[in-house]
Amino acid sequence: MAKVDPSLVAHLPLFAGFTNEELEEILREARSSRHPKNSAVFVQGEDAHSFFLLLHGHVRAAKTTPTGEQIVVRYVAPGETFGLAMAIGLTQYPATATAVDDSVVLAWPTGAWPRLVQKFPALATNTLQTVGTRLQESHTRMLEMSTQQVEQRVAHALLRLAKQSGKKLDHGIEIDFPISRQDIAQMTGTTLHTVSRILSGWESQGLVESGRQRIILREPHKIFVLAEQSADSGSAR
Amino acid sequence: MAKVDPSLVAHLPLFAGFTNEELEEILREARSSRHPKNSAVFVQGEDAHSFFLLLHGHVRAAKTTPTGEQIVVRYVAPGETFGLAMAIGLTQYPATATAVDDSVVLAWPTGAWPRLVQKFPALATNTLQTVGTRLQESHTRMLEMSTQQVEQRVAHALLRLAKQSGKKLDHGIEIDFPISRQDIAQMTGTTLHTVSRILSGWESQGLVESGRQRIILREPHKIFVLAEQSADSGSAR
DNA sequence: CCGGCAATTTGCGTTAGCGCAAAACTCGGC
DNA sequence: GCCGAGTTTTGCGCTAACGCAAATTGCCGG
Repeated sequence: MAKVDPSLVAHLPLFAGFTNEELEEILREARSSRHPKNSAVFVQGEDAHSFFLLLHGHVRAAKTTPTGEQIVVRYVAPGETFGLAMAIGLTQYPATATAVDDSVVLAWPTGAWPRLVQKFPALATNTLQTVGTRLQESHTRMLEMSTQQVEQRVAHALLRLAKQSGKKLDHGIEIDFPISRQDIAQMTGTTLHTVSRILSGWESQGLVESGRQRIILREPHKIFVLAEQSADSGSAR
Repeated sequence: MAKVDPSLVAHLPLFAGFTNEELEEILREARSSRHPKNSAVFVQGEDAHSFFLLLHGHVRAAKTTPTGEQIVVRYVAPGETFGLAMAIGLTQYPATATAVDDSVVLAWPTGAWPRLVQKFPALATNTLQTVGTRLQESHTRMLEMSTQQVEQRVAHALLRLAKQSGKKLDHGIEIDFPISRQDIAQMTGTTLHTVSRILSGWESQGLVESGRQRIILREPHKIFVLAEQSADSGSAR
């Protein structure tokens, strides 16, 4: 619940072009809270009482069908917003947000949004950009799911995670939060079994090193090549 | 190039809450143009010179991979905006827009957007809502592609098209623009062969009636049931 | 009215990846 | 240091859907 230093968030896309005074006014309306690993920040279907900015940790946004199948919509990294339901005209959260690591978030009550946007129109245009970017990413994932085989999709998913939340090592890049085979399966539209087989294969070729909820890309470039190469012996769909 | 009557567009979500005077000012900056069937309004990768509002006809937005595979991102119906690249921070179109019927569009030069938004902040919030809605739809499609079989996905796709652009008939609903098996395949992540087989099956059961680039849902309710039913004998992914 | 092209249909062999099952491993907690 | 739950690995059979090929149909333009 401590006050947040404006200088800590001034560089974020959401707040591009804001003065420190304006930021303070905006931040005054927010409450920060901690969420221990594996706890839900909000649940799909729940009333959208707040929208959020992730300060520390990592949050998984997942969508569930009535019959219980899930997909991981995205992983939220520090500095990113999530739970923007009301900004896009929803009254309930369309997905469940779960902290995959001990996390700290900043939460604004839904009711503050119209007021803030009215006073600071740049909030709307900035948010429009980030939502637009997410829409692009979503289309790209759809394209991959339609046209690529599982191995390529997994490669792309890992490269994206490495880019977003990779920790550089002496030799390789480590995904900087706990992620299971099941999670990757739900990001790529396959099963944990298939992901496990693929990673085992890569591991024996020295491309990755992995363990329980932990993945290190040892040969990012080779994985990149894998991701790009279309399944030979096939033609365009 | 004729002037557009504000009252014709006042009811659109994009212009919610605008007065006739404001609308006239906004419309003054736009040019209308005709696009014959099968001509491109803009091409993926091209410089985003304009953004658009569809007045008449239907436009298909499709994304292509470097290797030539395509997916249909969406069909644009009259009253909807498209080509919003710049609003979301892109300088080039991320997809190709093709008129599938003789179409009339309203086009604003990209440069007008910042000015319009600055003067009419509601444009940004309205656009944020529509982009947000599209993001939801995109996530829903991803969920379907991950968890459902082809037949269910095709059923969902047709129901969506019927809802958006369906013409009510005495007995059934007709998709009100030319659409091929190939198009449906590219909406659902499958092949035209599989779509053809599925539609043939449905036709022999009297669920649909279809021909060259033409589909009529004769039993929308039964198709709805088909769409919802999970492949039995299976379990959650 | 006819020719030709594009869309559609359908058959058939192939296979990537699923689904199920069981074993092995890891780690946190007691 | 041991126990137990959750995660990962791996084997095996199966099938939904693809990929290829060929025939058929419907439509537009001349």
